[in-house]
Amino acid sequence: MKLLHSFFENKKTLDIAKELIGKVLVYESPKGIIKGIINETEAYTEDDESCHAYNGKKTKKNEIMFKRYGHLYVYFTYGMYHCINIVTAEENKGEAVLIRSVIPYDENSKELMINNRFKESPTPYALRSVLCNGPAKLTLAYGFDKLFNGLDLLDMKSKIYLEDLKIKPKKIENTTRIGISKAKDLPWRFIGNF
DNA sequence: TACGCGATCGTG
DNA sequence: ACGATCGCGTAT
Repeated sequence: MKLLHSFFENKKTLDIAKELIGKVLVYESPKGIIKGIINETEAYTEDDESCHAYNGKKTKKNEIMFKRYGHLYVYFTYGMYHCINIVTAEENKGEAVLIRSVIPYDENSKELMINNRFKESPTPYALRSVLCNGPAKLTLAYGFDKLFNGLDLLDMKSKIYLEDLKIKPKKIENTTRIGISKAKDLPWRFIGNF
């Protein structure tokens, strides 16, 4: 079943980050349905120095973070890549969960992800590399870009949504977050073993 | 208007 | 371990 408002309501961002492990991110793309099991997330909260919305600072880049939970926040980074977050707090709070990795749910999803990532002839390295085990890789695999920024996954007619298919990780580890320079010590990264 | 940097990735 | 690559935010 689809995740609805009740999944987010009255929950802490940290708990949402943990509970998203094992949930399925679904995109009904023009070429077919892409599903991936979320297996790595990171939490970013309003009082966290490494959060784009730290100190409640709202800019054109991060304004979507201040929307109500369930919105998709897509940001551009390193001059080349996009990454996706799911907004987790009430309006004007500025918290989100970065989706860092998914596992293709089925062969059809895998096929579509390969097409999205390797339009040109793939190099040997690309073929060896895993399809969607990184925040920018999975965003490419789904075909998301800045045009998807601000979509509401809780809108009934949204083509992107979260689903609970009762997939439970064997274990969830938590570690410090990756690629940040501030608040490095917070163990706010969650990794599911399936 | 100028400049430094980044919630990354692929190659060597 | 390093270079690619460019929009954004902060400083001038």
